[in-house]
Amino acid sequence: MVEKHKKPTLKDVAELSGVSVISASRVMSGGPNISQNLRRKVELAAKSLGYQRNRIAGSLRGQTSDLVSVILPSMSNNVFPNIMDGLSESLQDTPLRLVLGMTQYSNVKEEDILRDMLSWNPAAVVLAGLEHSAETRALLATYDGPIIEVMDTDGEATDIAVGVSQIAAGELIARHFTSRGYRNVGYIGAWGERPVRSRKRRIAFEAELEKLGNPIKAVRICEEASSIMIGAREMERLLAENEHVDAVFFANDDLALGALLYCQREKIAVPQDVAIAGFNGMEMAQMISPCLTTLRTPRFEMGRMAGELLCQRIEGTLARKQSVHELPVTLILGETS
Amino acid sequence: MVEKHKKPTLKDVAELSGVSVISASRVMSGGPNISQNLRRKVELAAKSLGYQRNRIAGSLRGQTSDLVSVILPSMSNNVFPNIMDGLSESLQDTPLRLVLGMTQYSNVKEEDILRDMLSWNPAAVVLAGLEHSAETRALLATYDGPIIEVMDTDGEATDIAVGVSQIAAGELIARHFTSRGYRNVGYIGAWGERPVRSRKRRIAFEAELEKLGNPIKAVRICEEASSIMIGAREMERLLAENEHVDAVFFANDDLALGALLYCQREKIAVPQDVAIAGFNGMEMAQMISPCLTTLRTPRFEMGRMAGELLCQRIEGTLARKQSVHELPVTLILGETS
DNA sequence: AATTAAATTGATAACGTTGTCAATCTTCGT
DNA sequence: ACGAAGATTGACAACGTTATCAATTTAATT
Repeated sequence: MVEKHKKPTLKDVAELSGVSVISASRVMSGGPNISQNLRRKVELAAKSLGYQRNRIAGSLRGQTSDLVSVILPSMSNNVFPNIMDGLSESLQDTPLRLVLGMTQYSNVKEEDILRDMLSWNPAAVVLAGLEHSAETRALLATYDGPIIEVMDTDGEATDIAVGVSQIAAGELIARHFTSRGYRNVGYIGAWGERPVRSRKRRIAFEAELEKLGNPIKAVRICEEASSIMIGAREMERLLAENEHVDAVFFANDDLALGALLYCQREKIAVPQDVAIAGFNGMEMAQMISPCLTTLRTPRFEMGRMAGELLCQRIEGTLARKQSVHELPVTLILGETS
Repeated sequence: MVEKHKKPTLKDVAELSGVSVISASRVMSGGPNISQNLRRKVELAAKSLGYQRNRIAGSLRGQTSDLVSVILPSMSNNVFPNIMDGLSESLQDTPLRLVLGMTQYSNVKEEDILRDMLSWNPAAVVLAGLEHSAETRALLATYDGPIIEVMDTDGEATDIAVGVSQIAAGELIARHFTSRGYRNVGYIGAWGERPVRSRKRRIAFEAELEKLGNPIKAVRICEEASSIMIGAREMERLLAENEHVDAVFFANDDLALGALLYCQREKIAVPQDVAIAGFNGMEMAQMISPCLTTLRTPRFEMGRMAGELLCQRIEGTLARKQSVHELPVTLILGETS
């Protein structure tokens, strides 16, 4: 590891190519209205000097950066990585770069991360969910660029929201269970219904069942975070207390898979004795036998659309007003219901 | 969305608090040797003005930024998200921020992303794997900060490598199969063995079997990307051509799970008729029945260690010389072998 | 050919913070 | 009380690019 020489600047490139610094800048930053002759001279000089742009300097002068702040709860399940992939794809032919901060679902962390992110003058901010602390909201109010909230459309968007309707999802599964003839319906959630969008979904699920004359019979919401193991345990408990339950909707696919494994171990026939439905539509859940009935959320598409919308805003081709973009949540009929 | 006023600068804070600009700067950036009196005055003024730091300006003057470039192939499987979580955790109490670029395993994309990332004067660069194009290597040679390569330790590190030994992994599973009495061993890979580390693992697997007097009997490596479905299909084909195969090692857990599902469907007893082992140690694979035998790679720990090492380098508490940090790959004995 | 319009290039200073050195103040030791 | 050492504060200019306006050149129109 040898010490590197002082990096060449545009001044060096300009001198070597015999043009002004600002002309060299225009060439290296892809500006318009450059003659072929001048462009070739500058590119040749830059290459021979090994010139690398200084985006920091450009961002200071230009008053904004090509950084997109992405503040998400975690990368530990497939929801947010899929969103990142979609975001990444829609930004790949732009100079924009994703700067990632993870909150672990903590409001205080979201505030700290957002405050720090704003100090980088980002071109856009992407956040998860529609519910934020007052401090987060105050910070967002000082920000002038596009704010994209992903995941949820059932509430007031700060600026642009891209997601699925938790209410529509809850209603969809309620109608599915009812139309399938299930009359003793249960629900299992975890982690005290954090984030709040899972509670929105459950409430809508219950309300729709009620409207269909098929009121919910059992609800279990534990405090531990979701996992396959928790799904199995909670299914065991719910069935122990409610032996007539014939269908259960789970807050996510991990829980549902855990329940399915529990039923397989206990020789409980699925869906004949009890039907199971999950939420998110994880790939794995579609491949096992019996494949899981689930509500699929279009996470990649969410990320991609978020990326497209923020680009349009940055380009000025999308109006600077609040908008909500709802993507459909899809019932994936499997073999568990 | 109302137009925001011009943002207050340190000059405004300094004027309001009656100190110099540089003193205000020292307070806001956490510098040492500030009297309590002056600090209180500055903090009060900053708060009343709603001052937000300008990290861009500081990075330009200071010649480096608190950005860490992270260049990974994708977020679509659980390997890299786990690494990101580990990285994120070790950096959470630092001012460092992760800037993410995704290559989709393309050398050209890695070069383009790296070139752009370097123009941000990052504090460190994190890359996946030890194999890079000549252009990527040339770009890294112009960079003076810490370079962390994660995933692999079987090759020449550019600077710091953190990962598992693919060779040790291949040898471990070869010994496992042999000690279990399997004498007709197969291997299934996908995507033409991209990235190259999966070929390293297979070659070591085969060599170790050879050394143990138990030469491999069947190898299938298809061109499609890994998935559960591909695993099932390739298992069907391998068994059709090699009906005596009694154990198969897979390039990853997705493939192994697909094979397991295929065997369950075809009433092939696992592990009695054929044993199955995967690679990566995905959580799901440990929870299903029968739970998968697999080699677990410590991805979260990889990310965390990478984060710790780059911090030490930045602080100057780690020597500026090449180093390789190997984490153990662990045989998770399940019910499939 | 002359005039107008569009394209191209350059001059100037701005962006907001902080590295560095010097000056001043405070504390400690004799 | 004085001198030395350490802590604190401020002055100055630097960092590298580009927003903006003007000047010059080139192309199009009459």
